[in-house]
Amino acid sequence: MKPIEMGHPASADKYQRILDAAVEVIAERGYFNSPVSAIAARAGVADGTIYLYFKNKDDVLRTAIDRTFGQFHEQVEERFKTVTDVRGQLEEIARMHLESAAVNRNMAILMQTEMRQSAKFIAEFSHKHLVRYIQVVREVVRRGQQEGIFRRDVSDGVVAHCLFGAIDELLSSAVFTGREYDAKATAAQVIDVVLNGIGTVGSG
Amino acid sequence: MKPIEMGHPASADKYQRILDAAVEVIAERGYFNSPVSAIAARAGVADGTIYLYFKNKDDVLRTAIDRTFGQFHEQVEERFKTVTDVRGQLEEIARMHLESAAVNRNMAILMQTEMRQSAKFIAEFSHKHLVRYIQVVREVVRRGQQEGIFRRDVSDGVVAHCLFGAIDELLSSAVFTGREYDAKATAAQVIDVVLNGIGTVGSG
Amino acid sequence: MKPIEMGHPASADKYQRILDAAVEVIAERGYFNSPVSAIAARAGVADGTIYLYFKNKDDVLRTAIDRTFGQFHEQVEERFKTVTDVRGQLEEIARMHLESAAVNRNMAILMQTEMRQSAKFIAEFSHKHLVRYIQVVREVVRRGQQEGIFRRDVSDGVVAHCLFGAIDELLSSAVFTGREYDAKATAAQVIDVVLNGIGTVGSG
Amino acid sequence: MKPIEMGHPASADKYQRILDAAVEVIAERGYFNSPVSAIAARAGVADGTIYLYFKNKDDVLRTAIDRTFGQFHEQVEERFKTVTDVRGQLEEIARMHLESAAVNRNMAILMQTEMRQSAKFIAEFSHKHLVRYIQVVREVVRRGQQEGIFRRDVSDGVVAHCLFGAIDELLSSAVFTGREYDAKATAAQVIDVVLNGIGTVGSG
DNA sequence: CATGAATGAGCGTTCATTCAT
DNA sequence: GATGAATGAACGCTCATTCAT
Repeated sequence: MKPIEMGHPASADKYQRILDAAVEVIAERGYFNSPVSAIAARAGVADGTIYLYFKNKDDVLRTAIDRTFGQFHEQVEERFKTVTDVRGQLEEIARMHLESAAVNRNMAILMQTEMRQSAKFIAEFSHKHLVRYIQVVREVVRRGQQEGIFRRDVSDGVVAHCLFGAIDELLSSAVFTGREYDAKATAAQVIDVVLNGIGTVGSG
Repeated sequence: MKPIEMGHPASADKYQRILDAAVEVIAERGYFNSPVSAIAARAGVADGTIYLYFKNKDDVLRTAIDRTFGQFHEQVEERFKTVTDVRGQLEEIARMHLESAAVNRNMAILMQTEMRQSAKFIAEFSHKHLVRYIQVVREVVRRGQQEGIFRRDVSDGVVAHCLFGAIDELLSSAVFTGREYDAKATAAQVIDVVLNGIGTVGSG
Repeated sequence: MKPIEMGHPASADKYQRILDAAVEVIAERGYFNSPVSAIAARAGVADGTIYLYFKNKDDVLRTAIDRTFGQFHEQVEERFKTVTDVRGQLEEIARMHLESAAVNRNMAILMQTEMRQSAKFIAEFSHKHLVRYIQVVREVVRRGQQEGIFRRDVSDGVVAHCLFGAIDELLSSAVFTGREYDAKATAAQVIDVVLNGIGTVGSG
Repeated sequence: MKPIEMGHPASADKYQRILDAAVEVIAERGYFNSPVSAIAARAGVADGTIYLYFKNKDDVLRTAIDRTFGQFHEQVEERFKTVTDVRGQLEEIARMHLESAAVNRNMAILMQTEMRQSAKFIAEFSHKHLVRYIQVVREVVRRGQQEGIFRRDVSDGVVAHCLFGAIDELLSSAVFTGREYDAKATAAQVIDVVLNGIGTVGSG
C-alpha cells in the first residue's frame, strides 16, 4: 500500500511481519494449532489487522509458501543462465534446495509438514508447486538423456522423483534432527549417488 | 491378522473398527477436519465409546500408524529370513513399502499427510518410526559395503535416506495423482537407479 | 428426541426452553442484538446445546415464528368449523389475532419488530406467513361479496390488507405502550369500523 | 430542498450524501448487514468522515428517519392550510403518505423494516414519530365527530389506528412485492372503505 | 461396557470506532 | 476538515471430551 518503504521501525511493513510471524508460529505448532491470534501476537499487530492484508488465514500460509517457491524458481532460472551442463544444473538445484532450507529453517519445516497436509486448500496449491519443481528436474534429465550423458532405459519422471525424493528426505532428516549440513557438499553427494550409483563396478 | 487381543478381550472388534474408521475418515478429510463423531459414526459406535478404547483423538491416529509400522517391520523381518543378499533385501524393502501402500491406500495417504503434522507431532512420534525404517536400510547398506558390493566412499546414512526418499516420493506422487503401479517393477527401478546410477559409463 | 416427556424439572424439554428463551431475549433486545450466548443463558443451557436442537441462530427464530403461525392457523381452521357466517369469521380472526398477542406478548413484540426486518432470511419466511394470513381474510371477504353482504366495488385484496393493517396497528400500539385490551371488544370495534364505516348516514 | 445548512456550512453536501447513501445501502441490505464502511463507500467519503457528521451508526439512521418525518409533517401542515374539510384532510394525509413512499422507495423500505427494530430502538425513537402521525389523524377524526360527520360511538384513537394501519399495510404490501400504485386513487379507496364501510346497506 | 446429550473453551472473522497523519 | 489503517471486543459456531444413565 505504501510504495516507498521508509524503515519506520514500528509501523514498517506489517505485511512482511505477518508473513514472517505466520511461518514462525506455524513451523512451531502446525497450521491447525496456530490460531490467527497467535500469529497476530507474534507479528505485534491486532488480530483484525491480519485481515487488512490477507483474505483469511489460508491466504497467509498460501502467500508465504508461494513467495518462497517463487524466489526459489527465480534463483534456479538465474543460475541456469550460467550453469548449462546437465550435471551442473542438477547439482545446482540440489544445492539451492538444501541451501534455502538452511537459510530459512522455519520455512523448511513448514514445507516438510504443512505442505503435505491433506486439507483441501493446502493440498491443491502445494501440489502445483511440487509438480513445477519436478518438471524442471525432469527436463534437465531428459536433456541429459538426449545428449547421451544419462541412460535412456529409465523414465525421466522416475529419475526426477528419485532425485527430488532423495534431496527432500535428506533435508527432512536434517530439519527434524536439527543437524547442520554443508549444502554444496551434500548436494554433490546426492548427485553422485544418483548419477553413479552405489554399486561397485559390475554389481548392476 | 486376528491375534487374540490383549486388554480388550471381548471387544477387539470395536477396537479394530474404530482404527479402521479413523484411517478411512482421516484419509478422506484430514485429521483436523475429522471430528471424533465422524470416526465414531463410521465405526458404528457412539462418540463416547472411542474414549473407552483410546485416550483421546490423537491416540487413535497414533495407534493406527504404530500398528501399520509394526506390521511392516514384522513383514520385513520375516522376509529377511529367506532373502539374505543385500541387493535382494533392498529390493524386498522397496517392494513391501510400495506394496503395503497399494494394499491399504488410505493408510498410505495418512502416512504421506497426517504423519507429517506439526513439528511437535512428527518430532515426537512419527520420526521414531522413520528412523527405525532408515536404520534397517542403513544396516543393509553397511553390510553391502563390508561385503564390497557397495561403494565405501559414500555414507551409509546418506544412501539410506536417498533410498527411502526416492521410494517415498514415487509413492507420494502415485498417491496424490491416484496412479496405479506395479510394486515389484517399481521397486526394481528404484533399486536399479540407486545401485547403478543414471549416468552412462564414464559420465561420473 | 425423547418421545415421552417425563416432566423432569431440570432436563425437561430443552427444545421448548430454548425457543421460549429466544422469544424472550429477542423481544427484549432484537434479533441482531441477541447473541446466541444470551439465549442459551436465558434457557439455562450451554451455548453449544442450542446447536443440538437447531441448525443455527436463524433456525431458532424461524422455528419460533413458524410454530406461532402454525398454531394460529390451526385455531382459525378449528374455529371456522363452527363459525361460518362471514361477519362472524372476520370477528373471530381479529379476536384470535389480538388474543394470541395478549397471551404471548413477547411473541407479539417479535412479530411487530423482527418480522419486518429486511434481513434476507427473515424477510423470506415472514412474507410467506403474512401472505397466507391475508389470503384467508381475502377469501372470507370474497365470499361475503358473493353472498351480497359486502360491497363488490372494492377489491377483496384491498379490504383484506385494510383489515389486517387495522388490527395489526391497534395491536402494535397496545404492545408498545404496554396497554391492556379486551381482545373480543377490540375485535368487534375494528370489524364494526371496517364493515359499517365511520361516516354518519349520507356522508359517503 | 437545499436549505442553508446550519452547523455544517461548508459540507452540507457530504452530510446529505452520507444520509442518502445510508438510506440506499440500508434499504438494500438491512441495518445490521450494512457496515459503516459500505455507507461511506456509497457516499464517496472515508469511513472516519461519517463520525465527523454523526455521533455513530445509529445516529445516521435516526437522522435520516427524523428528517423524512419532519418533511412529511411540514407537507401535511402546509396542505392543511388549503384543505380544511375532514374528509379531504384524511384523503390528503393518506395520499401524501403513499406518495412520499412512492417518491422515495428506499426510505419507504426503511420505514417498513429498519424502523421497527428491537423493542428498545422502536420504543424510544420510532414510536415518537408514529405517535405524532396518529395524533394528527386523531384530531381530524375528532373534529369530524364534533361536526357530526363521523360516528361518535367509536373512539377517535381506534379509528386513527385503523386508518394508519390500513394505509401502512397497503403500502407495506406494495413495497414488498414491488408493485406500483396510484397514490391518489389508493388513498381514495382506503378512505372510502373506512368512511363508508364495506357492508351493503343493512348489513351492520 | 456403551451410550449420546451436554458442555464450554476456543476458533476464524467482522466491523464500529478511534486517531495519527 | 478528511483520511483510512489499526484496533480489539464480540460474534456464530464447532467439537474434543465427560458423565449420568
